[in-house]
Amino acid sequence: MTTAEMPDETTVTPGGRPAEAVETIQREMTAFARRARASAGRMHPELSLVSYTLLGHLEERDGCRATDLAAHYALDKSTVSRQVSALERAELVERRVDPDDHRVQVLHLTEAGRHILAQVTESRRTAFRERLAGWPEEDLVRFAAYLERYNAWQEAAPGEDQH
Amino acid sequence: MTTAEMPDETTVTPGGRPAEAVETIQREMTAFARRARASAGRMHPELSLVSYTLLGHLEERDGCRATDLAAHYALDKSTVSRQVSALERAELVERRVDPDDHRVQVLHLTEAGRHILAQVTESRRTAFRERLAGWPEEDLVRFAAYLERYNAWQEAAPGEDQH
DNA sequence: AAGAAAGAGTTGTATAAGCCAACTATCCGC
DNA sequence: GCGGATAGTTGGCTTATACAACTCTTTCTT
Repeated sequence: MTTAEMPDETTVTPGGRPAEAVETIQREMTAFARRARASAGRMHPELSLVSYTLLGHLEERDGCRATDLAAHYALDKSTVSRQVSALERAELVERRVDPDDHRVQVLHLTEAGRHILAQVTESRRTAFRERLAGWPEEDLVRFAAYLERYNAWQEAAPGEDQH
Repeated sequence: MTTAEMPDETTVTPGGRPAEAVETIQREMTAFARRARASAGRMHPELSLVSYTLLGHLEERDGCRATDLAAHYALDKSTVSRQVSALERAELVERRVDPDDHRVQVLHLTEAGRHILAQVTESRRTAFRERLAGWPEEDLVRFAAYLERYNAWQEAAPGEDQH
């Protein structure tokens, strides 16, 4: 399964028309998405891709509400509720009832959660670094900026389901 | 929250160190992957992301075996078998027993399959175009090239499960 | 201030997709 | 023609997700 994997044959060479670039971006992002979950599961059986990103978000924000997670990741609140329950059962996160609003539980990483997150991040980082090893620095920086810009789209535009 | 979302606080500005860029790429690709499947399902209830890519592959290759699909997408053959069954039930693909090897069923798109594939491709294309609407042409082309390069990695490197 | 509306979270139920293992049927090598 | 490999199917299980109905708390309206 190491070979090509494109819905259509066009390859955008630098200088291709923008229409082609849009097609390529669509195709490549889709190709990536299709695989990511499967390989992530195989890499880190202890932490699904979703759990990993939820923990990551918690670390980044230093705690947040389940509702925030749901909104941010376009997941149903019930889904988040169950994911969080699992993470709590595994003692990777803890809930603290917000003293100002008793409806709210603020979620925080536990020490164990922080630890596992760091481990998984490290091993993912290794894989990414390997993958990006041959890239010139300038390209890395630009690629990173493009991805951020792409992913930020939804947050600017109102409502409509992204991608 | 269009900006940072990083395990550590660094924001890659053009000129940032490559280590930071690698983190960002990892994070953003992951974020994308997490979302894609869910939103794809909501966009095209009639055709899951997997089904879509299977149909796409069939069109691209002008027919192939279930085993090829499984190998290509790193899916279990049972998963492919059931997906194909569903697609056949929906009359989007048909099976033709290979006259030279009666174990083999060569899968082909039906007219309906071709038609739906075209429709979904078109609507996905529209969404992508919208999303990328404000981008300067040059950036689109470069982004596309980066994605191709990123996804092509596996093809050069031997074996190991990518990403 | 009382009742209505909105918000946060949980639980019940259903579906989809995936894996593994066991199975059938065919083919290939000798 | 027998034994091993290959193609595909099926049964059983798990996980991730959505939607809907529900509880509890807060906020808004009059």
